[in-house]
Amino acid sequence: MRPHDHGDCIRRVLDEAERRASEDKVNFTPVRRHALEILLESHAAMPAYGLLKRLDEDGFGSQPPVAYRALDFLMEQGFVHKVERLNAFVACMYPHETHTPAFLICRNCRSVAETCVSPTPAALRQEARAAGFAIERSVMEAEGLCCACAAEGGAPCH
Amino acid sequence: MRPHDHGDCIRRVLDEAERRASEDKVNFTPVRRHALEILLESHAAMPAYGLLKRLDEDGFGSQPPVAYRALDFLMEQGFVHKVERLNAFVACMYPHETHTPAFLICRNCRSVAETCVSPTPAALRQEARAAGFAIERSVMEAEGLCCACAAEGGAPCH
DNA sequence: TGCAGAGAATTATACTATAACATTCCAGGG
DNA sequence: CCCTGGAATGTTATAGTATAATTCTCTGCA
Repeated sequence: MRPHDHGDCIRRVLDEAERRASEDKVNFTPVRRHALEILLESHAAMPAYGLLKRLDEDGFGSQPPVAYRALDFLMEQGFVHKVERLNAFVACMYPHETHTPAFLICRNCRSVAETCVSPTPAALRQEARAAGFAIERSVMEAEGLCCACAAEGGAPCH
Repeated sequence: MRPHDHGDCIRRVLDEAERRASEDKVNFTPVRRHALEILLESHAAMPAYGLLKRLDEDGFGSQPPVAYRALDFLMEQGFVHKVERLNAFVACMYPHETHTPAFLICRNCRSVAETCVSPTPAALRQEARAAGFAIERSVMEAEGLCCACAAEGGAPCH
């Protein structure tokens, strides 16, 4: 993960989400908003029960559905993606556009860089067409070593 | 999934796995081999506990590690892939080449078509390079409707 | 013989996710 | 004003996925 003004990063995404929610007339309730805020705190993927713990500490309830319902909403709206490889969740860095998310997942520090790939890569689209398969959504997940961890020879980077 | 001679399909992959295993001097034990056979029975993804149930019925033991150890081995060897989206496993249809697997996952019948994409798509490779990220492996997973299920208007296809 | 390493067995537990049903709250129509 | 329907939330229970930790057994080999 490159150094950046993370406060700015949070504000930008949160504002955009706020705007989109009111525009789409969906109900951006406190628990949903707070879940997004928590996920925005870092670019690492957070497991559902990690989010739940945070929500509980902040008084939003301690039962699994609290977290999963918030996550379902945020994913429907495209504000959050699930990183299947980690069974964990990250805030979307490009909430303003529909896209096929592609993740660069550091196996060492679990940081997740979301890169914005075109709707669906041509090669895959073509394979799908040949097979008569109708793609509705797709993801790409790459695992490896992020810049910082590689520099430290694989040691933890935080 | 297109119609095909599935018996032939199984034999081809199993032979190849056998060959590769003896070539690499890895221990293709009965439980490992049988796990692969079970996964080869269909092109649908099978959950770990489904595999475990089958292994148990066939006398290989009933505890989770039985299935997970076999799966770990088979994945290391590249004979099996995990479909992260489904938390389930499929036999690799291209065990003879290293590749970035790409899956077309039917949300209706759970069939999984593995298509063989080049090592790592150019767009992603380039993004990774720009971020200083070293990709070690990657997957692509697309969800949608397979040919058969689309034809039936979304009804089950088996 | 004795030791090392792989594989397997066994037990327990941690983590992830959803089902099912009750309750609350609010907006819109009668 | 009531009541009704939908969305959100609360609550309890359970299903499903995965790994840790320890011990055992077999085999090859010094």
